[in-house]
Amino acid sequence: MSRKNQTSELKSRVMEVALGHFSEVGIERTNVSNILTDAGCSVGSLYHHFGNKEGIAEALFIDGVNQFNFRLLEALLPRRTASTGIKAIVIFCCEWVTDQPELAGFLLSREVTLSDNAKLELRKMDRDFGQSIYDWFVPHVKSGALLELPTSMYVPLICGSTLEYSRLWLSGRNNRSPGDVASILAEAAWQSVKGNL
Amino acid sequence: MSRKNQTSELKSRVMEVALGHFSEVGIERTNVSNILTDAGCSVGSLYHHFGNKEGIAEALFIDGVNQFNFRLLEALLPRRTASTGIKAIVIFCCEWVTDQPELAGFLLSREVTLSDNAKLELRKMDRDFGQSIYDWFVPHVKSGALLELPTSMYVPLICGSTLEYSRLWLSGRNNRSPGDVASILAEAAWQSVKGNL
DNA sequence: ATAAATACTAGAATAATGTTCTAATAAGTC
DNA sequence: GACTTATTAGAACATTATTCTAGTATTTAT
Repeated sequence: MSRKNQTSELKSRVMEVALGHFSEVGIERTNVSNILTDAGCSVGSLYHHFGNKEGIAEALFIDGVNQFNFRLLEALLPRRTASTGIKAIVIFCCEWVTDQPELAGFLLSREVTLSDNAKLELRKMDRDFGQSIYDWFVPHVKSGALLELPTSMYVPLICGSTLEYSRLWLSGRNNRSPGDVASILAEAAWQSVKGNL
Repeated sequence: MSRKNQTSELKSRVMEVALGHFSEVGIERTNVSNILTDAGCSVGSLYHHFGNKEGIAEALFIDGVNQFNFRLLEALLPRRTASTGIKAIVIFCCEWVTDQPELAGFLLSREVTLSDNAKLELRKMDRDFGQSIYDWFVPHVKSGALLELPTSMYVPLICGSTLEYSRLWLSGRNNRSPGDVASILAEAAWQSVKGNL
């Protein structure tokens, strides 16, 4: 095997193992040494590739957001009406959380404190994503199908309930998964942002 | 000064100082030694009173939830209609977050990992609180003024958007405080749980 | 094909920091 | 006033993330 492959395999092995530990006991309480043994990695390699423990978390975070954004766009962009679009967003979130609870819990936990570098990278990624989302929204707001609101309010209004429900489910405090109640959450989100026309 | 007073003053001084550090850099990244010097407390005293660093966080958390619950009931219970009650909850949350951003940010950060003891205490507190809330809701659900939903969905639907918006604001990513947009959030919450009658 | 440069691995040593422990002190109680 | 208990103090300790130096393998350039 080429070095490139070996390396990227080691990195993903570390990340996979780390995600397991992080989502089980949190970043702070997972020992680097546990990650090392579980992933079959040496101290030197780990710090060479990730810089420090937070570096692993950052890599996981950025990967996760990337994957989420990409798939969300796939779910949203084909929708032609405001109603189906908004509901598609919510339903997608519900399914995504239900399908990969570990990653979702990690992203929602807000444990990661991003370095300035990571923040920049994330902002760069978010720019394209945000623009695509924006472009989808504009005509529906203009037509009056969606309420006209301060930009920063759309995400909370559309996804807030779902995210809050997801956190509750991920913490083990209720049985029904977000996927099970997706249609209720979708309808509620739609009611809260639909326009008066 | 009596010892009791001295002690409780020391404890609240430690908690106040700790909250400042926690909300600025998170629990993990605040040094115990910084808390000690800033609060004028010795290692022995701190560990005598709080057990460990997490113990301070737990105490802050429990205090905060208690205060929040108590005041929320004051805002909700006098309301006679479903609409005014739901909106009162949301508006109260917005104001509470806006008025004490440090404490709110700390509670919303989900950084605290509660010990089994603290979980028990919290559950005990939540029982009375939950019952009062429940009693307020029942008649409105029965009358059809509120949607009938799985119990665990009311909090996310009513408060989810507000909490998500609050997190955004607390992280410094928008100008308008929750208090500034409370009426929008309240109306949205109401739209998402109002019944069909 | 060989040499030079680079990327990567290894693990012992280090440093930072949360926590324990023993002794001393002060307050409350009988 | 003696005794018990709660509290304070800070040096010693233990844990654990990280650094550092040296060595090895892989790629690149000539």
